[in-house]
Amino acid sequence: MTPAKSASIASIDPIERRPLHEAAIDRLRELIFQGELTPGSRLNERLLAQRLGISRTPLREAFKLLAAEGLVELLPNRGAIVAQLDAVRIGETLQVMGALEALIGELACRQASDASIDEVRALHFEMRAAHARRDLAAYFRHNQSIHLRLAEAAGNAILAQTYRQLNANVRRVRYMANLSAERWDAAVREHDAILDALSMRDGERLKSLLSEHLAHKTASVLAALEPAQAAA
Amino acid sequence: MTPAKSASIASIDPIERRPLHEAAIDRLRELIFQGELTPGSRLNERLLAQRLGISRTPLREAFKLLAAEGLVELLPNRGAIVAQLDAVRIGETLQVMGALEALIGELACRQASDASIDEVRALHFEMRAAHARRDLAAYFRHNQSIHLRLAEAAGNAILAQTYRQLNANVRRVRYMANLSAERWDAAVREHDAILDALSMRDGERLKSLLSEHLAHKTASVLAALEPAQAAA
DNA sequence: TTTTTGCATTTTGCATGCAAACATGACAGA
DNA sequence: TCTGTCATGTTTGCATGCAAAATGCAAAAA
Repeated sequence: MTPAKSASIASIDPIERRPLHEAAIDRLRELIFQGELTPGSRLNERLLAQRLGISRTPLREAFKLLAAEGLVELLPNRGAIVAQLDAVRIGETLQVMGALEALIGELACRQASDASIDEVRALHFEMRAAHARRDLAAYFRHNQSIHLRLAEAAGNAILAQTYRQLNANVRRVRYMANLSAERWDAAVREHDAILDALSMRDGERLKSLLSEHLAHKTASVLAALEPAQAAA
Repeated sequence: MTPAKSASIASIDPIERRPLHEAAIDRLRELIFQGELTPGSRLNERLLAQRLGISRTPLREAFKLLAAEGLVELLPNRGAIVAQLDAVRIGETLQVMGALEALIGELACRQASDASIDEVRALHFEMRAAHARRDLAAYFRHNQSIHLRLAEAAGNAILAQTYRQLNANVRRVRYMANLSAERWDAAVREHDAILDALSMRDGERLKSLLSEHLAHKTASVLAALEPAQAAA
């Protein structure tokens, strides 16, 4: 193994060979996030399988896994529907995420590598750029990335995975659409403080900043959800 | 609808009709907990399906769901095996459970109904009875029930579900087998204090008691795991 | 009119079949 | 003796078929 060869080997990605049910999950998840599959809409097996170009078997596996994630609801003998956005459920989810963020803040400050903090910083400035451009979609994306990276930076894989899964349920709520300019600016300032605390590895401060940030987010999310509930 | 008729209709339970994949999950979970399916052992589809008296299709669905729970590992194109008990993974899981227990303690004291606290109390004394009899298996069972009931008493369904799922991974470690008598007695005293704090609805104290209790449990679990890791 | 019943159609849940991937082991060549 | 190749049987991944359940609707009964 010459240095040249091992270098080239290292750069080779394994040939992708994903199971169909995983591909189906990714596609469905994306469709649900994008809102192309709306809450409550029925997921006809035959039709969807045909559209995705797969058979019903891997699609049914995808349904069941998405149900475990909370994105889909299974009605016995009556198929699957896109899970409803229930305010109580989402509120509970945010509360659990709060508990996890407390741990994330603590661990990230204690254990994150400088490199991963730098990565969060980079994302932070991308987010600020999006904010400066008033690009809501890009802001939201980078904002999500920051929180997920932070979860990963804590160095606890189970923590990151649990956080990610809960977050997926909240992410469906498009709470940013009617966010006031003031609230948006305030959120950015909160993020400045969060990055600062992380940079200084001040766990206690990061913890309380994240808690406060989440409280505001919870208010926005539930506000975006209540009228929908009332209308339904 | 006469009163007599609606009363008789109301008393009728729906006929139970569970999907086969769910039944399979329950059976496999039980087999994994009981240790009849040991970590790393291969799960042959054809064979297991035959034993369970079902076809491969629902069994494969069960595998994938158990994999999402962390009890089973899927090797692409090479089938499923019972997930290994990895000390790092279990340690991370316990750490996340700690974060959740903090929230559980707080919420349970604030929101639990008196009835659910009474139920925890009842389980507590059943556990003490098992301890008095030195009945390890019964003690373990009641101990598990207490923690799960406490999680439910918090009144947050997502919290309880997340906690339950993480707990399932830890529960596989049979850490009680070589628990010293002193440690066992100490654990019972900790539980006395936990029940007391819950009864008085002292959230802060419950939180710190649960944290301390979990720290000891973590030590026991990891101690039970390390030699196994070294031997392997 | 309103409710109930029966029937045709659709859809799900599960079993089974088939091709591709993998495991095993014998054998040839170094 | 060791390494690599190939043949063979096994196992998985997916597609498809079939029976049971659910749905929709029209006709009959209240």
